[in-house]
Amino acid sequence: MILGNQVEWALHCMTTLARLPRDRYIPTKVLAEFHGVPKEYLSKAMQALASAGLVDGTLGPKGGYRIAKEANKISLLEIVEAVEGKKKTFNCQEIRFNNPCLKKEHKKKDSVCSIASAMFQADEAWRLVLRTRKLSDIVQDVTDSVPEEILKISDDWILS
Amino acid sequence: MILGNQVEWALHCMTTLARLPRDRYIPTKVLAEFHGVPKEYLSKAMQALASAGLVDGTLGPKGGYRIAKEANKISLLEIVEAVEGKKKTFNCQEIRFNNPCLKKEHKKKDSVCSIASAMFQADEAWRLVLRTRKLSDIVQDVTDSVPEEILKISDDWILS
DNA sequence: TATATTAAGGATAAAATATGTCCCTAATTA
DNA sequence: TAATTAGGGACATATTTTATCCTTAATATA
Repeated sequence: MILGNQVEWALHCMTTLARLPRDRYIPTKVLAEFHGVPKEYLSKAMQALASAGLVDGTLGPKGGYRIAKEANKISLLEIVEAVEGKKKTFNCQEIRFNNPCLKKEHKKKDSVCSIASAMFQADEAWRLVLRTRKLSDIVQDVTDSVPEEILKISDDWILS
Repeated sequence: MILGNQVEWALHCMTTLARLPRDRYIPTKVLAEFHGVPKEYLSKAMQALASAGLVDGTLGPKGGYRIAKEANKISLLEIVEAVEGKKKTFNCQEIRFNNPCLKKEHKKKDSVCSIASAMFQADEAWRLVLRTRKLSDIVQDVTDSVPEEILKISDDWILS
C-alpha cells in the first residue's frame, strides 16, 4: 500500500505556490521543470488540485496556477485526497458473510466487524495527522531549514 | 492507496485459527472455503504468514496451518506487514533535489524534507494503531459480538 | 508399502491501476 | 493575429494485484 508519486508532486507544488506571491500564476511547465517531473502527467495532478478548489488556474500567457486559499486553511489531507481520492485505505469486502454456516437472516450488514473496525481506526489515525498538519506548517519548516539564498534564487527562477 | 484483499483474508484466517484448538492444523482448502476466497491465492498469503513466523504449516493428511504464537503476542501490524510488506506508505523520491538552482554540494541526503517527515508521521500513526491492537483483542470482540451458536457451528464445520 | 493429502514455491496469465504521452479546444494576453 | 495556457479526452506503457496451474517433498493412514 504505497501512495502514488503524484501525491509527492502535489505536496511540493502546493508548498512552492504557497511561498510565492499570491497574485502570480505559475504554469505547469515551470512547476514541472522546477521539480523535475513530467509536465503532462503533473498537469493531471494540478487539475485534480484545481477541481478540489485548492488552486485556481487561468488560461493564456501569464496564466498558470496559484494557491486558492490561505496556506493555514489547507491541510495536507486535502492535498492528498485531491490527488489520491477519498477512499479508505482498507476496503472491507465483508468476507465474514461468506461463512457457509450462516443463513440469510444472520447476514445483517448493519454492523462493522471488529477487523474492519480496527483497520478503519488505523486509517483514521493516519488521516488525523494529515488533517492536523497545514500547508503553512510545511512552508514554515522550509523557511526555517533551507538557506535563505537558495530560497531566493529558486523563487527568482520560478518567477522569471 | 488501498490495501490488497489478501490483508483482509489474512486477518480473518488468523482470527479463525486463533479461535480453534492449538493442536489442530487447518488446511488452506478449508480456510478458503470457509471465507469464500480462492484457495490457490489464499495459499500465497498463508505462506507469507508462515514465513513471518505467525503460523506454522505442516504437510500431509491432517496437515495445514495453526497459530504459531499466542494471540496476545501477535499484533495486527505483524499480520498486515507479513502479507503487504514493510515498506512505508509514502515513498519519498527526493524531488526537492531536482531543483535546477541547486548545486551538488546542496544535495545532502542526510536530512528528511518536511513533507516526507509529515507523511512519515502519518504512516507511523497508522502503524501505531495496528501495532497496539492484538489478535487476542479481535478474538475477544468476535466472541462478544457473534452469537455463541454461530461460533459453535462454524468451529465444528472447520474442524470436521 | 502404497496412496492420498498437504505446504512450499515456481511459472504463467489476466485484470486492474499507475504512469506517461499526445492532441484538441477555448480562453487569455500581448 | 499569434503565442500561451488550463482543461480534458484518448491512448500507450509499466507495474502491481489477483488468480491459476504445476511440481516437489513431506506426512499420515490404510
